[in-house]
Amino acid sequence: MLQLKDLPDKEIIRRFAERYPQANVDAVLSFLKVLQVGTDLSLALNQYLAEFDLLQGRWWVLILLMREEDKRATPSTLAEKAGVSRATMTGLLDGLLKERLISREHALVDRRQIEIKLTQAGQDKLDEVMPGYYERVSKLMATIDSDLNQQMIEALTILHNHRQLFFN
Amino acid sequence: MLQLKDLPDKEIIRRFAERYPQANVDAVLSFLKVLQVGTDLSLALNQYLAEFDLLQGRWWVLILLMREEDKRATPSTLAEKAGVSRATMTGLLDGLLKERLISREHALVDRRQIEIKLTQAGQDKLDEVMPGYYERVSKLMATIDSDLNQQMIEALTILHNHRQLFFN
DNA sequence: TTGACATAGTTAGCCAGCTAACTATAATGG
DNA sequence: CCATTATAGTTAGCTGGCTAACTATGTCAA
Repeated sequence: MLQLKDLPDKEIIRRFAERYPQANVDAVLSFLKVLQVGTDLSLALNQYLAEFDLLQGRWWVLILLMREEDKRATPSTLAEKAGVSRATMTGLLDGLLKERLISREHALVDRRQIEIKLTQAGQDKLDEVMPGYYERVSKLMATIDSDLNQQMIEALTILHNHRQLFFN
Repeated sequence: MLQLKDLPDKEIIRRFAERYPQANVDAVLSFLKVLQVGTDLSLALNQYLAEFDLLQGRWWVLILLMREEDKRATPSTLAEKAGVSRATMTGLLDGLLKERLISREHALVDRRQIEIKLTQAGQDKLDEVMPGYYERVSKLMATIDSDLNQQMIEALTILHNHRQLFFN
């Protein structure tokens, strides 16, 4: 994902709109802004997680496991919830296993399945990472007042729900 | 970047907040929403560009070149504006050169520099891609009313400007 | 003028995504 | 009951990011 350090200003978009009359200046600006800020925050998050030898993928797996009552899940459901392929999940779990943050066991009911479980070391890792993560998120989001925040969420939710408009 | 198909609901975050009192439910929800929608739109854009054998990186280089009066730039400035390393830019330019969408010439003034120029084929490619891109962006953004759009941009701009709050 | 430092671009090698192809196991319907 | 189809997980090989190390050229100050 690009960082888009140099977003076009209205003037540049207007120049493009002369050649491409389909261009709507405000629409393009907001679209690019969403992409830009998404990348910003994603990079910032990765940078924080890297201090703990984690990246978004492996960190999110730990969180998904911690959400479960019994701290267990199968690779397939984890892949589905994280939005990555099962192949990628295999790789993420390999990494987590190497650091003993999770364990792998054959499931009893269905012998095709593997049960992934958050280990104590995995829980300890989260206990290290999460407080600083929540602090940073709180500090960052406190720069927007509560009403504006609600409106932003509303707008983003609408975009999320209509994202398939891009695929026609 | 993760797709975060399964965002936590307020109940889950509240459970986490019992263990991690730093957690602010609304802050976490907005933060993740920005990440999620950024990824959504990025994936959707890539999917559209892939129809034209482009991806965000190479597409953005073509746009940056088209913005220039003389359709020229050096790899360094392109890397800076696109927010990628110079090494990555070398790779992107290699790809574009192979399809003859740009040309490379040694600069006259400074013999370390290379001048990259948008070719006619490159301009033709943009003329193919951009109308559909602008149409899709317009259609998508039209789902948010204008006031809400302004508020979203305002909020995102504040977040962008404070992103370094994540690095302490 | 020349030694030290800075800058432009490339190369090599790493990493985390992906798809496609594979094995093993389970479910199902004729 | 067994042939077909579906599902779980892994492997191999591709891609586009990255950093670090390198070459070539330029700049500047003693």
